[in-house]
Amino acid sequence: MNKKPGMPRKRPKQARSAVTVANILEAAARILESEGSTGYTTNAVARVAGVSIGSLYQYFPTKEVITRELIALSNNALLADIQRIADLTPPKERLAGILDAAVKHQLRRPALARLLDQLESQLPVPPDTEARKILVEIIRVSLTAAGFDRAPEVESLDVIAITKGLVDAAGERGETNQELLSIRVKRAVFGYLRQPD
Amino acid sequence: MNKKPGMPRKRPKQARSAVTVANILEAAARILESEGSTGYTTNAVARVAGVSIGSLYQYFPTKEVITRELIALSNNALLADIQRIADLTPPKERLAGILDAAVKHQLRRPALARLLDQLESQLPVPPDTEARKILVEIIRVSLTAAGFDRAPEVESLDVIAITKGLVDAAGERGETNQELLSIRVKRAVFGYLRQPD
Amino acid sequence: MNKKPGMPRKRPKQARSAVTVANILEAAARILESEGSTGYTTNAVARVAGVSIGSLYQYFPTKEVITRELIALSNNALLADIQRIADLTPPKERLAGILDAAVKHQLRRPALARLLDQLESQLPVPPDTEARKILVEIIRVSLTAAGFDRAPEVESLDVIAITKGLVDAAGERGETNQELLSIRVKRAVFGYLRQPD
Amino acid sequence: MNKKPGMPRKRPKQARSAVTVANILEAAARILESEGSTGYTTNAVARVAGVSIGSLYQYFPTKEVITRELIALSNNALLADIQRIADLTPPKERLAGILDAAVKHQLRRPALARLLDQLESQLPVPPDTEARKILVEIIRVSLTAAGFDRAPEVESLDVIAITKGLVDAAGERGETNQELLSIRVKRAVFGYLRQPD
DNA sequence: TATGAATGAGCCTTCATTCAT
DNA sequence: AATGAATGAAGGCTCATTCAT
Repeated sequence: MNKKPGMPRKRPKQARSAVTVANILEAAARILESEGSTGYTTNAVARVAGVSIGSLYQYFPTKEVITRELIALSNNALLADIQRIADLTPPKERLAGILDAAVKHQLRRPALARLLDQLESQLPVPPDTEARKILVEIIRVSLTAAGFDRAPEVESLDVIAITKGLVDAAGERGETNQELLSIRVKRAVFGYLRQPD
Repeated sequence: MNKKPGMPRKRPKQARSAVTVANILEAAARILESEGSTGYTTNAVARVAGVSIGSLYQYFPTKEVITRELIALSNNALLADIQRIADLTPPKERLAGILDAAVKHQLRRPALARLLDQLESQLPVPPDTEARKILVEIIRVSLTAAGFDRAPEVESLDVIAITKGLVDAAGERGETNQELLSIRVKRAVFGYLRQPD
Repeated sequence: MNKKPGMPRKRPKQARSAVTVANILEAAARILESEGSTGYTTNAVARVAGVSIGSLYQYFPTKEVITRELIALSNNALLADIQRIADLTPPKERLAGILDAAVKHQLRRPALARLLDQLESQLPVPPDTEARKILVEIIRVSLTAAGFDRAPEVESLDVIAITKGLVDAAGERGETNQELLSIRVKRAVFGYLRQPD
Repeated sequence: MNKKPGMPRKRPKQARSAVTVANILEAAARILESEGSTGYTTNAVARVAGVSIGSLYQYFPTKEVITRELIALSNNALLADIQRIADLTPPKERLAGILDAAVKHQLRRPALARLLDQLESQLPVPPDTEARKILVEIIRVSLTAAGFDRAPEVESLDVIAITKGLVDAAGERGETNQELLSIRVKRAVFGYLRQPD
């Protein structure tokens, strides 16, 4: 009936429901971190969440919806951080602040972040691109504000790509020092931006 | 007995079988490109390869082995290209040549390349890292040869990460112009390398 | 995780499931009787049990576990009978009573009994020998109690072997008269025990 | 076409063929001994026999035929031994001689003997009972010749059953001392025969 | 005639999802 | 609303047998 990709089946209206939803999502996240996509089973999620499989399906009509929520949660958290920084930092330091935030974000749960990226790319219908568009836009504006106005459209995408590349690779080899990684990410991004053609 | 991850079950002794093996691998690649991991089924691979499922299993004892073979093939092709360039190009232009080769490689079958990366990260036992080590080593040497001797170990990894980040992102959004992408990758990499701390 | 040979996956908590488990085991038994090992398929068992294949696997993680359970059930039933008789019968008649029980047991479902023996000998890991040990011990004690103390260890094994030999052969040729068979088994066993070297 | 149970596809007419047939049968026997029914595969048999699978099927139209040949071979060997003994031994010692021969036979390749019994019982169509009938007849005659004329028909079957029971059990627990086993078998058989009702 | 590549029915098992209680 | 038993499509893989070379 309403089996198309979509929002969670019901919006939690009571405190208990909100908790249940949160439990389910956190359980999914933990499973992904500990077992990878292999162990990511609706039954496993329900079990770890301390909920019956029936209840799980009362809140999420589809496994895919759980995945989408997880992705959205992660994206929104990052976006909020970045948004806040963009609002509070003077133009010239803004990009650096954003990069710091991105590194910090990805390093919180590196395995999870990588897996969510994978799952996202496997979704039949690419998810709500809204968050992504906003992110790109914030970067673009920050670039311009900092005087990098050579080709902000492309460069904002590249900045994201470079950052993701470095951060993912770091996560994969278990690097966890935020400081050092942050420095190198900034070097790569600003190097790219300042480099003449 | 011989069920450990490893090489194909049977080394083709007749022309016919060599063709079959090639067909199977190509079929697997095509399915990954067209359907993604979802459609990547041994039965589907066999069907697309124009082979019976039994034949497939005569050459590959496990689906995982097909995946590994696909990964190895891709890695080796890239490595061969890079190796050749490293041997033929003067030190100062070497890194640029390698980057060009990498971009070219990834752009040949962008979707496939990305999926293989994913599948590789999902393998129970990480595959033969030999190829990767050689790649890193070649980059490291090229860095030193070009005078980038600040921290070759880390920087060689970062060069790879930056390149992969940019190239994957390009592939994801369907960018196919090798020229333009190559330029930006080089800008990113050399920018990173030249940027003072 | 819990994939080692062992007990059923889930202890039935509701009446419904207890019935389902029983149905599955009885279905397995019936199939073995009517089709032999050839038709003994998890799908067939599920079908005959009037259960979906998924349900079957909710209670038995492996086909092997079904087999083990079947064997254990049969062994335990026999053992219980024998135990009871051993407890209630005066020493001199004890062995005869046990032999009667054994004949009766094997003749209830002769084909099944024979197939379970076969399946048992094919199990990768020989099953819980506990039941067998108890059986041997009971026989041994009964022998001694009846004054057969020549070599109780060996003779108890031989008593079992003789009985099984006769009973299996009878089952194979369709002999079903418990009385007659019982008499001959006792003749064989007591003849063996009384015969001088 | 002629896919019904039957004789080997072609009677070996040349020395080479006879050797091949023998190789195949011996390979089958060895596999059964070393791997049990699990490893008993036509391809495995061919490999161990040093013959291509195609050749195997040239001599045996069906796996079942291989099994039948194996069973027949074993039966005939035993029968020949027994026949010879029956012909050479005076009536009163005849039965004892036969039992010795039976024990000896079963102890030559105990695992194989047991597996062949199993396979025989699994055959869709019970095999050529000729050998069995002759065996029973020989025993029956020996019984009568030795003065055991209470009920030779039934007793001959029971003698066989008792012997098989003891010998199989011995084989299963690894007993290999022919002497000792032979003594116990004779004790059981003669005990049974001499025991009054 | 020998070879071995090819075939495909069928087996065991998983897991997203439904539904009776 | 919660529970968890039940469902069944689908996937990986085996092995007896066939057939082109």
